[in-house]
Amino acid sequence: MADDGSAPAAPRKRADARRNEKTLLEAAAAAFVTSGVDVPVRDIAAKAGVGVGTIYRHFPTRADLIVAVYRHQVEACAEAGPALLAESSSPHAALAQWIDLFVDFLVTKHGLAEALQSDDAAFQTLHAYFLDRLIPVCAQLLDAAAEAGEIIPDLEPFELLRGVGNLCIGADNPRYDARRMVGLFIAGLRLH
Amino acid sequence: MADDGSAPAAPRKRADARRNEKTLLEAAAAAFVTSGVDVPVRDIAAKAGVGVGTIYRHFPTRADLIVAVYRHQVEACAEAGPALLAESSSPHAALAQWIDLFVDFLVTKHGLAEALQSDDAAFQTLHAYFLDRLIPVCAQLLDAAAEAGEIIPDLEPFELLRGVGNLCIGADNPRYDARRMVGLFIAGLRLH
DNA sequence: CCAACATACGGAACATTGTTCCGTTTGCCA
DNA sequence: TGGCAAACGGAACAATGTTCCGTATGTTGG
Repeated sequence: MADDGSAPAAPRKRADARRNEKTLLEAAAAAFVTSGVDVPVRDIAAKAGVGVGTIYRHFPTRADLIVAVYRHQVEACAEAGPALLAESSSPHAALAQWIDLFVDFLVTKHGLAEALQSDDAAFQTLHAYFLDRLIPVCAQLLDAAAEAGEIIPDLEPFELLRGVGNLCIGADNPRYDARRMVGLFIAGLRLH
Repeated sequence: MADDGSAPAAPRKRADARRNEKTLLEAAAAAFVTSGVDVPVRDIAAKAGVGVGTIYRHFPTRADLIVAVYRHQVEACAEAGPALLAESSSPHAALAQWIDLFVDFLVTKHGLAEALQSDDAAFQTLHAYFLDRLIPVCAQLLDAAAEAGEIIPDLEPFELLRGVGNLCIGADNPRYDARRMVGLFIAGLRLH
């Protein structure tokens, strides 16, 4: 398909650059698991055996690195939306199940929920990616449930995602059951 | 051990120390308003016209300073609990109104909601104070509503406060209505 | 009122972490 | 293989929290 249409025709990176990018991704993924997404840049660099400059060259902001590491899982979550809507008994059930997927994803990534709503400029990309990818899906589920008269109308997908994301913060505290809180929140959407 | 009783018998601080503590409190309160509770220590010191050492001497951690600044308001919120319970038409209404007070307090303090659930050791004191002061009040309201059969049983006050606090994060974003989200959350507590 | 001492102060110095920049190395292609 | 652009490494710089100690000052006994 040519590839040199509107795309800037990526001139194929050098072999060492490609290798380092992969190494970095793996090192970052491992570091995120053990130390959360706030792990110091130097630690990731050390684990990957590269200099910090190399990280910044490949991933200008922390958000770029986080997005790269979790892209697959976010895509999977996004794609599950329409499927759930088709399978489930009711739009509200589909919405609840989809939110469950989202929550399961968030609570297993130490520090991600916090980063998701940080207003730090470095997380701009993270915001943009999650929102671009998930808002349309969320909107579809929300619209379906609203049209079926199962939930309140006029709830913005952005607000729902943000609220759910917020509720997932601190999910590693054994005294705080984020999944349950989100469940209550979703229950509050119902019309009585 | 003498030490005269259980009270440590404060030996009355020096005049300049008392003066600085007051100045610091005022400077911090002003700085919190304009730059949030994460304002750099140096900025507070500069605004108060003292050295950073003086801040650390009076308020060893940022949490101590935050608690000192907001103590009155937290007390007022705590004391409003029983009053609301006595006045309101139903325990659930009282709970909702009390939560509204709490939310109003939180959303007007830039960065406080975030700080409230940070697991940073420096915020230990903040956690402890809010929890010690508000959990009993919340528990009373929760118990009353549960006994009246208005809400689900077995909800820990800690979880409710944490959930509400979480929902208040990012309340300065015009696209996110924290009050409304909390309202939905509280609605989700009801038995149907 | 003065001297002496404990208290409190100021801010330099150090630690941590993010970010930039440039001299050096290395892959790639002619 | 020679040369050049790409990529690298890590020193250097910036922002902030935190500690420490020489200095200044309030307080008190005489």
